[in-house]
Amino acid sequence: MSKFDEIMKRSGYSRATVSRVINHSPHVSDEARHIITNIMKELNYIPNRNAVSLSTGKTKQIGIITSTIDDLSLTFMNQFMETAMDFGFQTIVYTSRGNKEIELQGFEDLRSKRVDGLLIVTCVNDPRKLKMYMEYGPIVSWQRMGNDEIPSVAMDQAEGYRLALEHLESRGYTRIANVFGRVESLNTQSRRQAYESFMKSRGWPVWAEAYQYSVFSSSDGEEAMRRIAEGPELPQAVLCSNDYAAIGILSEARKRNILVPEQLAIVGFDDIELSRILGITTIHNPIAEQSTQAFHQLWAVLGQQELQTKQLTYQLIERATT
Amino acid sequence: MSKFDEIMKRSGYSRATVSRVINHSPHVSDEARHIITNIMKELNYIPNRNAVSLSTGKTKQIGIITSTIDDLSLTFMNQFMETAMDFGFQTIVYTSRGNKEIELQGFEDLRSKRVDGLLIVTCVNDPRKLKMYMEYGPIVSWQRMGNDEIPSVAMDQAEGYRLALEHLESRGYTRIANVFGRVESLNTQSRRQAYESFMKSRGWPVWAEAYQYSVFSSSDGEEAMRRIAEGPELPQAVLCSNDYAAIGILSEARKRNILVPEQLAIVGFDDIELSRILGITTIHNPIAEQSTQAFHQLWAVLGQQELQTKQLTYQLIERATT
DNA sequence: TTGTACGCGTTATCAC
DNA sequence: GTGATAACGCGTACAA
Repeated sequence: MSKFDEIMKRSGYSRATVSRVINHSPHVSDEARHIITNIMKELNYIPNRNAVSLSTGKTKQIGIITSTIDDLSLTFMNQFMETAMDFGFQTIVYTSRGNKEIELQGFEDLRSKRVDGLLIVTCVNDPRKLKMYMEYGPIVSWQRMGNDEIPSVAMDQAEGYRLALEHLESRGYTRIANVFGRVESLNTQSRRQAYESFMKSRGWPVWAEAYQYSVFSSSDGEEAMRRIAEGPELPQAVLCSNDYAAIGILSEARKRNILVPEQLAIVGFDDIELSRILGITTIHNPIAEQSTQAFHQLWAVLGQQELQTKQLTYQLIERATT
Repeated sequence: MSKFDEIMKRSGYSRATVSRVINHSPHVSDEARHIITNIMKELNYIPNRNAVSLSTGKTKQIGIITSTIDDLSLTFMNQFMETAMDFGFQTIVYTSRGNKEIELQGFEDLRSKRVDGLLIVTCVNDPRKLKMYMEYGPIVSWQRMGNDEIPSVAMDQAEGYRLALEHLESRGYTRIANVFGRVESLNTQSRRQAYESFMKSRGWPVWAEAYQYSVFSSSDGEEAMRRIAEGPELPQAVLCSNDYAAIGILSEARKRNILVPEQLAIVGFDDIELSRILGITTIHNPIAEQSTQAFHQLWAVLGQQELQTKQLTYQLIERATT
């Protein structure tokens, strides 16, 4: 006999009344509540979540899809998990490592009702394929998914990139190299476009030969710096895909005795903790705020309650590398 | 009507046979299997996890308790999650941020059968209080819990510390400062003891006045370096609580134009990716391997199957800071 | 305010 | 190999 039944038996009350006390329904007499509550404590009772979930159809769990957990996505995820917890939700992280099958399991878990909703941080499956899962529960993405099939909380990075460009302009740098992330990502497209239209507007040459792609980590940054140093001409400044890349570039530049920022200015992106420590000029990306908005969007469906959203902006953080 | 019932109806087979096909039981005729499988595909059927969990009493979910997610614990957790996934387990992370109530919720979720087992990365509640939860499912810890009430996969860090000390000895450094983590942690105790007995064995002075505690992050490291620099006498070498602290110390030392390692040698601990990039001498800590062993210990109970464990060792990684 | 009766979707134990 | 039937632990219309 389950503890629930034991409570019924000992208290003499029905299943419904016991359930009401458990769920803090107001429609219970003080006496009943008192008696049942006491027995619950005696028995050290705690509801079985699976039974509750089966009955209600809700698990109060949200899945987080990500291909890999780097510090950046971690910032986003941490904030999300905290917000979710404030609303009574636990989170399950699906780290696909770029494996489509594994990633898909997260989506299947939405179908199988293991989770009530999904947050996509980064994903590798085709959005068109993923779209069909939206009928099983709310899905929101950080990464922009294209075509707005799946809603995204990402900001257009062109805006942030322009801040960096204007800053470099004010410093008098015109020969600017770009180090990007994924070639085909929407963010890269935005940034590249921002760079090119900015340069054209100033009448400066667009340095497309110097574009580098797939630079994510500090190691990637080191390698990128090697290519830059071995190129025909050193740029005056480098715009980096993110702060990690900037760290690698800075580190490798120092090894080669290239003075920063005298010979080479460096601008990161995102404004992680380490870039403060290492004194890297960067663009502050309001990641935590985007994360909160991501949960709010899910909550709009799960809690059937709209929450206000505020407009977010990038910000230039001036430090020692420019 | 549920899809399960729909399958029963359309196929003409009973609930039991349908269940057998779903679970790949061998005791089904090829014909039945064929028919039922086809209908399942037609209906795009997927089992409801809550129903399965309620019936079996297992969720195939494991909780991970941690007070905060830094890069180090992330390494451990990532490896654990991957191993768990290989065994068909999902993980739920409980980030307590040092809040005992929140942390306790993870343990309560073991009671309520939301998770089948628990991994403790770091925890703030009293182990004596936590011990009682072991009756609800297997628990294993990374952090040493004292008294071995809850099993731990941690290694004695004294061994690693000695490697660092011997290395410093070979370099001729005898005036050695120590920067520790939590004052009362078993790791700190081990390290302090390793240092003191090593110094005594060599007949060198134990520099206890220079002990610093609660140094975890790079920021903490920066501050620690400030205190060191402003102290009466600069040490020849610093042993750090971890690589992050080492980064902060290195960074701050450079700002103060203290030559590393000529004026000050630095040894980190753990061997994270960044310490390779930044050229920090450190002690390699086989974290991923410990993580795998942690899951294996849980699996010994959950899968009722013992897995072999191998002895793990620390290793000195010599780089530019010594 | 309380109780009855049923539903949630699946597994498990028996028989046959 | 197959099929009733119970069990898992709880929520919830609906009626009283």
